Amino acid sequence: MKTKAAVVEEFRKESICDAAMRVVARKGMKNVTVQDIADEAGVAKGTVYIYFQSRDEILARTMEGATEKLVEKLADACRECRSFRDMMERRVRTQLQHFEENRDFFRLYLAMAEPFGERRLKQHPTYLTYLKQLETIIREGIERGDVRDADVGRLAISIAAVVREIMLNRIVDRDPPPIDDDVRFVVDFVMRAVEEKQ
Amino acid sequence: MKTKAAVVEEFRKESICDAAMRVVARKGMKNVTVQDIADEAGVAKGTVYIYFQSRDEILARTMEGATEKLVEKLADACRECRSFRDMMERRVRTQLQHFEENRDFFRLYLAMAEPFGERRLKQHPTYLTYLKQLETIIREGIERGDVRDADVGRLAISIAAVVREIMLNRIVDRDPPPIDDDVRFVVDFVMRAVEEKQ
DNA sequence: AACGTAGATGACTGCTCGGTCATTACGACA
DNA sequence: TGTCGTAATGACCGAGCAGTCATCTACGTT
Repeated sequence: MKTKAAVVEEFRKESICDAAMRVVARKGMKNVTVQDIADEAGVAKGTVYIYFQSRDEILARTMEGATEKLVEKLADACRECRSFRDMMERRVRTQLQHFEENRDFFRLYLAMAEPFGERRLKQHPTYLTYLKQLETIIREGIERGDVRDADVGRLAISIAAVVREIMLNRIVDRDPPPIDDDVRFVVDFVMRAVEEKQ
Repeated sequence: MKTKAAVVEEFRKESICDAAMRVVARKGMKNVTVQDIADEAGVAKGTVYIYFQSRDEILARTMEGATEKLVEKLADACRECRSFRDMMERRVRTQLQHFEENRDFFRLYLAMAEPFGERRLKQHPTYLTYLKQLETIIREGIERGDVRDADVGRLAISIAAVVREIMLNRIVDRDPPPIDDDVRFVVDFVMRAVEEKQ
């Protein structure tokens, strides 16, 4: 059983990460100070350092927590889909919706791409999980005959790129088109690209 | 005729921008100090401030100069192509090659995506030019019957996203596949996605 | 109610960096 | 070769921030 202290600790850590997410969403990763996070969380700066070693640790933990949720959600979304098209449809809609409902998270996601060099989004473990999911689905699609036989890795990153870009556009747009329009466009685009020409 | 002073000024500015590009390539945009740039250019920090108003001005100018070149190159590349497929083929190859030959520039390009929020790559004037080019080509394709009739804006950003992602992968890879493989994949992927199903 | 302690606080320190400017080096010209 | 004006220099300043720690607070225990 969890001790009272452990519960409090968990709660504090989560508050701080939540605060960090909101603040990063507003100011970007590089521009966020520990003071900002502390203020947003309603605690003193020193308190933050009780629960985290460093600014970097706060940010890393925040990323981790936030992206894990989405990846799980996506895995759930298409657990019982039977065709590649269904999967794409569900995944894309889930993803767009998730970002829609949670612009803070989206901005955090963008900010994740900021750290320079080899540590970028590309290398982020959760992004890799995301890609792996996609690759598995593609591979199943190939076996099932839904998807043409092509390089799975390249297909996955290309599809991920299209989804991300459309999503980005939705968020930047002052008033984006109905979500269904974008879902339809993406699924259509992707399906044409991956289906065997008949 | 240019005065001697003007020539010197031009030369200095260019040296400083070149230096900035190399340093940004190594350390990322946010982590580069004016001192770094000055050192790389082999001048004192004060000198930099003779030719530029501020750190931001240096970086903005550096971006501008670097990306203009690529966009021109791309415009040239497909000036006399007759089909959409030819255009894509030429553009993609040119783009991948350009980044291949010039990793510094590539890293600069990545770094451009760093500034947070509305000022991102998306909003960068040169990126917009790039998108406009692509949109024009797509529109011509539609008129010609090469390309199915779909939302031109979405098509353009999707295609741009795929090209960028494949390119990114090439650079991150320790030893990337032959350039032709990637060109073929991208052109194939895109053509399937945009062609009318027959 | 008195006490002890874990937990919270925020002033403080040391450091980094953008930008300035008094001083110096250089080269053109007489 | 000496003089003068312009370009270059780098020590310096002030702002901002990560991380520390002496002090305080509030709550559980007796």
